[in-house]
Amino acid sequence: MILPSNFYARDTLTVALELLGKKLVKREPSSLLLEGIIVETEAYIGVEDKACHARWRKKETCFPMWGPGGFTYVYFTYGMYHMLNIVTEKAGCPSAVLIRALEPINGLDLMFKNRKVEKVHDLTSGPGKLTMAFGVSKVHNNVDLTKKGTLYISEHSKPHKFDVVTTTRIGIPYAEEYINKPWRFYIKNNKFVSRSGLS
DNA sequence: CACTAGATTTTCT
DNA sequence: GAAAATCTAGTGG
Repeated sequence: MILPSNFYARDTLTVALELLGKKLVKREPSSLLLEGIIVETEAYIGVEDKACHARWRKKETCFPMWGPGGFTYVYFTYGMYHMLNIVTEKAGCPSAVLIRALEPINGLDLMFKNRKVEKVHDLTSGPGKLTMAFGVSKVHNNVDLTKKGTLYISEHSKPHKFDVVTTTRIGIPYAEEYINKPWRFYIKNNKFVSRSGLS
């Protein structure tokens, strides 16, 4: 059920695409499981990519990206938001997939408590929102997702077919020619995709 | 629904 | 000191 390390040790765009529809699980101290389906991802690939942290962050800050695939890289930005990334490829190839949105399927009560919002739609429909709902922070940096610990990713127990939309990444106006790379993927017509909530 | 401004703090282009 | 892989609340149509 849990995705093995060879799932992550591949081309980043392939992993970003195939992570759609997979299930992110966080186990609370109380044994409660928070679960959500990944519905939106973005790829950040190597030191060439001007939007990728590996290009300009110090290695001490983004060290998980330089390690092997299947680990998390959690980054804190805008003074108040955490971003959850999944490291891909082999050790030495700094690349990762940013999880931008989830469709919550279990543990909704706790997510509402964490987020203090009224609508299910606002729970996890953005990279900063989902980390708040799941209670993900720097503590979860460099966590092994292939082991059944507090955080892992598995196949969806009830997979269904969906169409994938490929588009450009968001929030990286400084990335010059990399702004227009089609490295963002999301599930078509899914209500939880950020900035595209069709009624 | 579209657009704008303000929040808030880690990190160093 | 400036910028940052964002969000929310506010205004106006």
